[in-house]
Amino acid sequence: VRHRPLLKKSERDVWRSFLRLHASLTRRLEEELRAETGLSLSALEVLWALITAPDNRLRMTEVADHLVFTRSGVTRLIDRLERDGLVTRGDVDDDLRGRFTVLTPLGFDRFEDGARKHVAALRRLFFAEFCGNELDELRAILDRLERRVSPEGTRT
Amino acid sequence: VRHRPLLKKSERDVWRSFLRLHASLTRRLEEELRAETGLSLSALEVLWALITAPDNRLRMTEVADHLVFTRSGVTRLIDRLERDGLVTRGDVDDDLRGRFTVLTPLGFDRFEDGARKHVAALRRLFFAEFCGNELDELRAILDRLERRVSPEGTRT
DNA sequence: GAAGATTGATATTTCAATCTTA
DNA sequence: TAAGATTGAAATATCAATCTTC
Repeated sequence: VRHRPLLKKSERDVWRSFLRLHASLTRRLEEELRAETGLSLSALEVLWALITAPDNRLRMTEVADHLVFTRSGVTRLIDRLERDGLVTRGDVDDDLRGRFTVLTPLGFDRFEDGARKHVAALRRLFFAEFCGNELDELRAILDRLERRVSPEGTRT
Repeated sequence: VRHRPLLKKSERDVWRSFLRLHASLTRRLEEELRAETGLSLSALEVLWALITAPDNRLRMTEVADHLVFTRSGVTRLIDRLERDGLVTRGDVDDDLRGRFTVLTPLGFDRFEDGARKHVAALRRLFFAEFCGNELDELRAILDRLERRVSPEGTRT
């Protein structure tokens, strides 16, 4: 049987390019980072969130807001980081329901190392290819699309 | 502790926008498609590959080439589609190692329905936001980046 | 009752064997 | 020995409870 196409070929191509690029890019970056430092991209994202946070500490909810993740995913991600000694958990003073996560010295070192390598790969695979004002063009498009998809505030 | 940034803020922003956009877009599309038809985006991709294939049939390897997936992921994805009656498997005539997958009538109907809804959502969330020659700008950027990340041929 | 966080069950991905045929 | 496909085990993601405190 056949099917009457619903998108123009050129539209389909752009959409598939977008999906493919994201897939191969994150796969490459994840592979390289894992091989060189043992960290996953998600782990690096958490560590980055902690590095930029006051006192290098965040509540679970805040960590979640920095990520692309679901709530429960965060709990388990932090579990792994804690098991590996990169972060520690503690109770929040004025809210007994809350827990926070702090970076350990080891976590800081691993982040510095991982971030350097990750950024190098990112420059090589992503930023190096832009010329002229393409980066700005892309920024404009991404911003507009993002507002469309997540109208309110799906945080950082 | 603090950390000396390795990327300019503007660069970080573009990269994070790209990741966030992909995450929210695929999440929204997947949710809507699942709610309305019970299909996953991956399932729809397989069905699309079969629709466009001669005789609506493909070998496992060929299915894999159409997807963003790993080999073993394909086996299990097809398992689920077969369980739901959307495809069937059979032996390849001239190569006893090979297996092929064919679309069933039910699979065709579910694809038509799913594709219509998926494309509507895609237009609304993605294509609707482009103006002027932005789609072409994006295409140019994506193509160049893709060639950089997957130099040889990581297929369609 | 709602918010913050965790847990158990389940679905999906990924990796390294495995098994059969080329 | 390599190609095609599957399988088992382990890692990770997702969903619906659950438990505690607000």
